[in-house]
Amino acid sequence: MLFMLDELNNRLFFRLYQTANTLNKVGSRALDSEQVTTQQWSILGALTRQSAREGMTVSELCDYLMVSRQNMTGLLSRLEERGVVSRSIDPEDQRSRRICITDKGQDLWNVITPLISGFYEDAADGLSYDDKISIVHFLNKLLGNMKDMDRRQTSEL
Amino acid sequence: MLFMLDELNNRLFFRLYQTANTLNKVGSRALDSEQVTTQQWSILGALTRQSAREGMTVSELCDYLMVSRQNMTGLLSRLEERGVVSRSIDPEDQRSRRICITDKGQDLWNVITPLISGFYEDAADGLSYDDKISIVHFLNKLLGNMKDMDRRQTSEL
DNA sequence: TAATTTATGTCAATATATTGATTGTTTTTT
DNA sequence: AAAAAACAATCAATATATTGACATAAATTA
Repeated sequence: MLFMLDELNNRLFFRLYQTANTLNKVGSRALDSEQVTTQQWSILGALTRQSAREGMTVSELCDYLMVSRQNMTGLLSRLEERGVVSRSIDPEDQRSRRICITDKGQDLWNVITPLISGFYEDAADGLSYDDKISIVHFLNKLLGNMKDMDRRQTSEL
Repeated sequence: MLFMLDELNNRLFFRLYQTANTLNKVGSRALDSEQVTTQQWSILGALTRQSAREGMTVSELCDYLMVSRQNMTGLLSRLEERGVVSRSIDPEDQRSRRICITDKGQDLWNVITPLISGFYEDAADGLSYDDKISIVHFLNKLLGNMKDMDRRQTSEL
């Protein structure tokens, strides 16, 4: 099947848009029993990494997950209220907050980990190892381009 | 570089999550001068297709763009208030609304089309024709899997 | 050292997105 | 035809996401 160049671009980004919508919906439903959304899952996943044992600042979380500081504030407030993460002032820089996962948060993570694995297996069904490597490669390229555009847009102000 | 299977899945869906976040942010900013978000752009794009010359129902738009009816209602209310789409009762089925793009909406579409093309070119920079075909193929596969999961989840009720 | 700039995080306003509940309309059953 | 079921769209509540405005703390400049 042949496309005009612009039509192919349109198809690509439209599919990306649809896939993103669906990932959010179906992913959140996979964790519905534990009342955890894909966003919350991404934060817990970031905080349970070995390298985050000492916690992460709000800004570090934003850079890692690529969401705005203002959005992160709200996400963290809900997680803190639920008792799965803690916020404390960084002794080395009073502006910063150190975000850590709590014991309760670690318990929650242990519960949702198999659910997440099951979701991955179903959603990636039929894709080979090499396919997945290719997808990651292409997404890295698209993401890199858009991050460059982001930097150009924000520095223009 | 070698990954454990689950780690590769994790990387894949995490990249998809990041790419989706960034697409929304950078894409909306590309149309900032016209105050159009990626969601509004997707609706205008759907309504300007030849096959939508007679308009589309809310449900048809939802199926096409893969968002919920409730979300679509809000999106359309904002677009209608702005005068770029019109809502009218379908004479053949009084339950349905026929959503059409207005002349003002068509004018807006003509203004943003070159901005969208520019965004596509920058965001897909460095990807060959074959690369893009591959990406679309892989996204179709992921999307198909997740739509199957969606159907299973909703029919379980 | 004082003034300015930069950095970090939060609050407010608005747009997007979900599920659940509700109002009409059409279709199907009985 | 009357009752029941299914369908289309909207309203309400909540979570996510953005930008803009703000308060405070740290770093830089003068």
